[in-house]
Amino acid sequence: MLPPLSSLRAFEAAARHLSFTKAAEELFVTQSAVSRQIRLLEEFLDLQLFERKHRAVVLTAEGERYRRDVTGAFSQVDIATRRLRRKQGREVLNIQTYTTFTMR
Amino acid sequence: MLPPLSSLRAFEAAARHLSFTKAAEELFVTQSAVSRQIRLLEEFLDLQLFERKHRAVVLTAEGERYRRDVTGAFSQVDIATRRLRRKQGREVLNIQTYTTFTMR
DNA sequence: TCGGTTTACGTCAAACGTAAACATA
DNA sequence: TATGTTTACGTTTGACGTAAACCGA
Repeated sequence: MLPPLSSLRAFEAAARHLSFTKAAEELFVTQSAVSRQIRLLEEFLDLQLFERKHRAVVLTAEGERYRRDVTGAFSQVDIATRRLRRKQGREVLNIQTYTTFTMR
Repeated sequence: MLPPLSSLRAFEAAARHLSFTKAAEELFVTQSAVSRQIRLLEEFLDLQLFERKHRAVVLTAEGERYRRDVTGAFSQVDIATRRLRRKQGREVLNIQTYTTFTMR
């Protein structure tokens, strides 16, 4: 009984920020995308996770509980992945080429 | 540092079954799809999760560790979702209509 | 009006299925 | 040969961005 996983990710970020806009920035998508992902999750669960206030969203009681569980699960995956991952996120991009080409 | 989530799901199922074919059946996709999802995850992690044997796959040591963590995380989401979900997976589809229409 | 969320619509890429290739008991 | 995995290729569809609408302080 797993929900759409991408919507779960949007929810987790939005619940942390209590803002779709901030969540969108974190996820490098538009706030529109976050809005739809969360609506999708709410439809899947058939309940509201957020109350929409004016210029703000707040978690419902059910949303708050779900957030705790989801954040825990994601954190577990995150830790396991960091521990395992061999390809450390390099900041540097190495480019090899011929000097003749480089000179142009 | 989260991996592609859909590939994580394929991995979890394949690790449980120790078979891409069985995992595919569980996920209602083709075994080809599972194969590619797992390759994607292995590329993301830059390590092998399975050793490919003839007509079988076995988890590497790293794969085994990862499986435990991932299964735990998924299980946590699963439980939280079941607990919360209002729309219980009904087997029955209720259709309302006017009797005049029904009679046709 | 202003700042955040929602929605309509067209686009794109990730994920898919089919089918063929591959590998080994 | 038979069974499970991999790969090539074309297609589908879920997720997206843009932009407009909406909504209440």
